[in-house]
Amino acid sequence: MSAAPAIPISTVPRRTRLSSTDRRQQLIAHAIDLFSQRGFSGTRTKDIAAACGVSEGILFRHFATKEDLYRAILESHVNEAGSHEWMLEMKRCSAARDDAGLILSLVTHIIHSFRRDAAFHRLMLYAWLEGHSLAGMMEQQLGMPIYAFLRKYVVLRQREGAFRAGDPGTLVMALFSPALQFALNKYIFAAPWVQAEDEPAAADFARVLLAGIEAKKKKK
Amino acid sequence: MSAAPAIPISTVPRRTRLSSTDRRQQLIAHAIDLFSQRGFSGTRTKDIAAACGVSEGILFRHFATKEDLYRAILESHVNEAGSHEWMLEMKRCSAARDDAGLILSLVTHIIHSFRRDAAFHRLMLYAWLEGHSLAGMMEQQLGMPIYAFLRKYVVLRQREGAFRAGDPGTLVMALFSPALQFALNKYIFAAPWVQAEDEPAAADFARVLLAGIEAKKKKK
DNA sequence: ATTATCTATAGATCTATAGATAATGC
DNA sequence: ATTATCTATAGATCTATAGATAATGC
Repeated sequence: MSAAPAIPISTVPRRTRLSSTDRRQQLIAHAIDLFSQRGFSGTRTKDIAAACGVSEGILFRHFATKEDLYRAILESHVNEAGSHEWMLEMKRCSAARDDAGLILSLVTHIIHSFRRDAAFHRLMLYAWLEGHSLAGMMEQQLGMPIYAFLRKYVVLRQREGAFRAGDPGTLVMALFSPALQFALNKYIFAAPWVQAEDEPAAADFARVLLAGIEAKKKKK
Repeated sequence: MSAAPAIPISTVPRRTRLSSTDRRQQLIAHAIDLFSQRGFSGTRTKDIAAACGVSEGILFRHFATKEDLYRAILESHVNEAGSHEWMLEMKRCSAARDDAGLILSLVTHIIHSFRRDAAFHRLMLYAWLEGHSLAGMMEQQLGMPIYAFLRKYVVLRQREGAFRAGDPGTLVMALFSPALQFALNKYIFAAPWVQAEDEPAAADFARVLLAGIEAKKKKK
């Protein structure tokens, strides 16, 4: 530890004593930041504590183990998905057979989700790679309902003759992957060659995908 | 080179005394396996040595540091990209204005690349996330030429009136992302909901993307 | 009185090195 | 004679805990 001055300098920030819940939230917030950057095994509890300006002891008072802290992060995001109204919007489009609206909604929300909370998505990517069980659970609870809904819609529209033939699951993947890839490259990997703004890119994707998935028509 | 290591990756610890180059290759092979599963900071030099059935001292005799071993892996893959003939194939399609062939080639080779060498792609994903400088270099040397080529072709075909309007970079992303997403989910994350076989999926993607990117025509 | 916090440290890794030993090639 | 290998260990973390201290609320 760096030399501690015998006489505390007045500008030295005093250790504010937060309430238990406030400190806990602060620890989680900084843990998300660090875990998302370096993964679970690449992040040190010391660094998380330091980011909050407290000793490691404090961290372990709130979370018995490092693993517990990690779990707390994932669990804190399982419920507040915020995908509810998005789902409603897509269901409205579905009922109205508004293919263009549905696809644009899908594409737009994927990109927006990454823009809004890049750190969490980055953390989830790590959790996936590292094989954390809660990553699968998260996928199950958030991703699967949307996937299932889209798949059902594709099957329906195929029966109605509006969408081209092909494996529904594969077509759904074609629908969401450009936006996902765009968001990953732009917000997670910060790829320098991704220059496009979100809205124009979303519009481009939606146009291509709509034209691509529509059954061929002779009219017009 | 990625395929069929000359030295068997068997977990049986054999005390055979290998030549320096053989042992080095074996260490790299097992390091790929372990780094790809757990990332750089999640992998222990002890485990890599154990996988080869030797002591840690041996590992550090071949590679001065753990970081050096990691670099050796990435460097060993930079040159033997194997993307050369793929590039030639796409250029042939390009010259013949064979849009369907070009897109199918793109989609097929992406999926094939992941199927053939999932471990390395997994390792690269980790390297990207962990911010390893060589990941960017690899991207520069392998990904960028293909991206640049496709972008140029899209611009050309837009001028010729064959492809729809839109940001070329965005359209290129639309072209390669479904296959990439498919391969990632199937071969890296082993997502249970990805059921489709490679060839049918590639064909579905190619059809959708071709129809999606073609300029609208009134004829036919 | 309660409890958030710090300091100090135990115990367990983990990377890396030094020196001894044994297998190989000439 | 050369060199691949092992054993043993240094030195540096890293997670987690124990006990002392200080700020808060009643």
